[in-house]
Amino acid sequence: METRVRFAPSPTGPLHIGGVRTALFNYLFAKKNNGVFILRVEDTDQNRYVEGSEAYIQQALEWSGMVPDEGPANGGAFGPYRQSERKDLYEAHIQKLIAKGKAYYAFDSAEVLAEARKNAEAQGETFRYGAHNRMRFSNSLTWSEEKVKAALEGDYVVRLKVAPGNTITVTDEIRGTIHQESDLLDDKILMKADGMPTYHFANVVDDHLMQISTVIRGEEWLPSLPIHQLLYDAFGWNAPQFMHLPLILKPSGKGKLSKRDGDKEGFPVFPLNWGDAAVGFKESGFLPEGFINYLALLGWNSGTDQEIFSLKELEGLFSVGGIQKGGARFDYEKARWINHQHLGAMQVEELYEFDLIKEQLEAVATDQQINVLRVVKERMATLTDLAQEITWMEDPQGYDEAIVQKLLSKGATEVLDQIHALVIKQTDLQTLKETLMPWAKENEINTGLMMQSLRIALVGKLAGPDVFLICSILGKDVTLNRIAKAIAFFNSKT
RNA sequence: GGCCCGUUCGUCUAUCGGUUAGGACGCCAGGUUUUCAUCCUGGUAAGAGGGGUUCGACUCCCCUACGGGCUACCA
Repeated sequence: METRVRFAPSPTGPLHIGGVRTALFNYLFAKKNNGVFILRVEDTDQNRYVEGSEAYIQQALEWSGMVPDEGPANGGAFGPYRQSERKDLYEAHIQKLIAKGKAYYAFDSAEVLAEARKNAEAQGETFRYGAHNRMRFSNSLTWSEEKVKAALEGDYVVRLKVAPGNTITVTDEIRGTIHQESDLLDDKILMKADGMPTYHFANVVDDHLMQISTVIRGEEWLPSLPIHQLLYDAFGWNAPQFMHLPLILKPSGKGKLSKRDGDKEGFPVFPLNWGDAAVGFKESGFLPEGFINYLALLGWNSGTDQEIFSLKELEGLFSVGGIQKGGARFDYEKARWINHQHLGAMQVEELYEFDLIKEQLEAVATDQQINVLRVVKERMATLTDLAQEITWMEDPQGYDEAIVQKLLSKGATEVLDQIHALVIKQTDLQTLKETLMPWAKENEINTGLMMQSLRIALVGKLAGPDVFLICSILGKDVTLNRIAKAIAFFNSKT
């Protein structure tokens, strides 16, 4: 059988990285098995629908390198791929279930149900609408045919008729066999009063009609798997394979990763920016492959010591056996390290093509931009680190006082005076090192003193790339100017 | 509360009954770079607890604890 998997998000806002990870595992499983990766938009809740989220999802997948084979954007033989456009299909299928006696109409008002729920809770019990009490409610099981017919003109829902006294057995490819007593299950609502299906119903119908072979989704769906199994059984369909992925947890503390964690700790939780409301990995300077590589390692491992993978490599290596059962804590430091590895494997010329890089290089003369980038490339973990690594392009805003005092006591001013004179005579700053090092040796000037004085003069602090590299990029005029300024400052301190 | 799932270094993980319990991030130390970062080398650190099964359990079973999820006319 052909492998067909789907990623089925709801357009309720930007896609959380947990969703991206689910998409990734679906994508990798499809590629590994020469299968088809489908995007299906589950927009059955009109109240939670957020304009623009579908486009966001599509863009996030494309940026990550996971272009759906079928979906709302590019179509396919099993469309439509938006559930809101499949209402006729759900209507036809719910009629089949009703005709088979596997589902029934219910007319209970929200108030009645809320009341029943409250009473149950007061007795320390969970309210269930099921075999033990369904005959006490307003539905097509308790009402006469005429009454039902009349009521169908108004609001109604359709519920699944769960048979009591059974043990339902389901299989998760990652966790094995799971049993569930049907007595503990709800007569789940399948069709809502607004004519839209609920997740459970739409999901099963669509997965069947779209010939999905393997359902890969988050662990939060595991408790409803028995309901889904019952639906497949009710239709007389074979259920697909199921895999439930472990959740991504907060870096520390309790619970699953949320947007708040990112805001608080200063890291992205979404692939792309969502207006001003959410910060994306892309805009935070991550390479798509670095981002994807980290996500792949959250809940999966290759079984080898290798940790740095390209998307293509992952496609070939992915295995269900490598999927973890327990939740994985999000670790931004490791994500940065992985991105750093991918950055390191890139050519400067490639890196230079990124808009994020170009933006940060705007203040630098065009013919120097790539040289500057080359000098600081290995110091960056993310693309946005560039700005803080090239502050030495600007004149120093001040000098590290403690270092200046120390250098002063060793005669830094005199040394800088002489360096200044040497730089004036220097025609090519590329070879400044070949001038200064021998000079220092001949005149018995401590190399450390020379280097540190020069660095402080140029940058203001003891950090940054090689001093001579800085000089050659800065050029003769700027170098001389900064040295002169530093000498003036040093003199003012004595 | 009920139901379901889970539990190896601080974190991500390897181990599929017999290992000095391995790797990576982080952290610490040393080296390279007369700076910082990178890079290289080394170090630090783990089987939740209690019962079984077995010649032998991190590995299989049970209980407890802890963690997570679900418990909507949301997905």
